[in-house]
Amino acid sequence: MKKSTQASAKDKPTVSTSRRSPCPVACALDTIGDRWTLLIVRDLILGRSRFKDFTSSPEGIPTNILSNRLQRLLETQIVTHCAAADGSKRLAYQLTEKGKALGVIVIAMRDWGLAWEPGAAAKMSPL
Amino acid sequence: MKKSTQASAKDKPTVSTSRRSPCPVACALDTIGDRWTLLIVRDLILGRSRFKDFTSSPEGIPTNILSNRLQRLLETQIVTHCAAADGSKRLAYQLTEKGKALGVIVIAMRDWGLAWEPGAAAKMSPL
DNA sequence: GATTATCGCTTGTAAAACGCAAGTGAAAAT
DNA sequence: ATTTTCACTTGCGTTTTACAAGCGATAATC
Repeated sequence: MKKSTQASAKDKPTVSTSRRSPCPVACALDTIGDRWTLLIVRDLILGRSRFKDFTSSPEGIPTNILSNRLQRLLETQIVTHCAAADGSKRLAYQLTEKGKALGVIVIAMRDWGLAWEPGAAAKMSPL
Repeated sequence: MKKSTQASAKDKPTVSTSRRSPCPVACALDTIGDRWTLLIVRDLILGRSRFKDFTSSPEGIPTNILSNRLQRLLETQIVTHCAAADGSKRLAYQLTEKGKALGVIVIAMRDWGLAWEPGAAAKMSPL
């Protein structure tokens, strides 16, 4: 008993529901404003879909952080689970409509990075 | 002596010069990827220019964080000091070209927030 | 011109988040 | 059947954050 698919009381939310203000920019930053989340979205846009795909990106995200961010992205409905492309039982992730809508932000960041950050390489972003 | 305008050895950099990868998205996130920086940029776009202006924004940024982020923004040449509009001796801040170029990212976040974040209010963003 | 208030920070401290390494159980490959 | 890969979780030390208080310099007020 107590082993249902429902969220139990022990499941502490990984995303705080409180917003700092009603400003849409602040709301967006409350959800995606950290150093890792948009890199996962970038990978998803590039067609990567599995845990190990994200860990093998050049930035080297720690697995506990990745796990936490994927859960947040699920909670905020930016990604959903889906079947793996190779038909295996392992899970994969894909962007929802809400998640795909983040594409313009990622593109804007890519463009700004390319234009203003000296270390940025164009070949890294076939977006 | 030792009291020059140069950076002394004691001035520890508030911005790490190391990039996680050459990806322009990652480079952008290394510079502006946190929960506060783009809110300051938003305020600057809205015409606010002084320390107290930023502290009086509805999100209530802590003053030590604000101080740290302003210094980073100066170091990364996203903002510069300028004379206060009222002619007083107090300093003010303004966006550089590099900083103004962040406008499209802020706009993209506003649009996404408005479209997908329930709590976001349109009136908060006369951008 | 003396006092008071405001401004632009800095410092102290506790709590939270982060980053690294190691471990674990289920699935897949051999 | 054994080994390897995968997708995490756990522990733990370090860093960052948030909240409060303090402080010198400027500006306003009496």
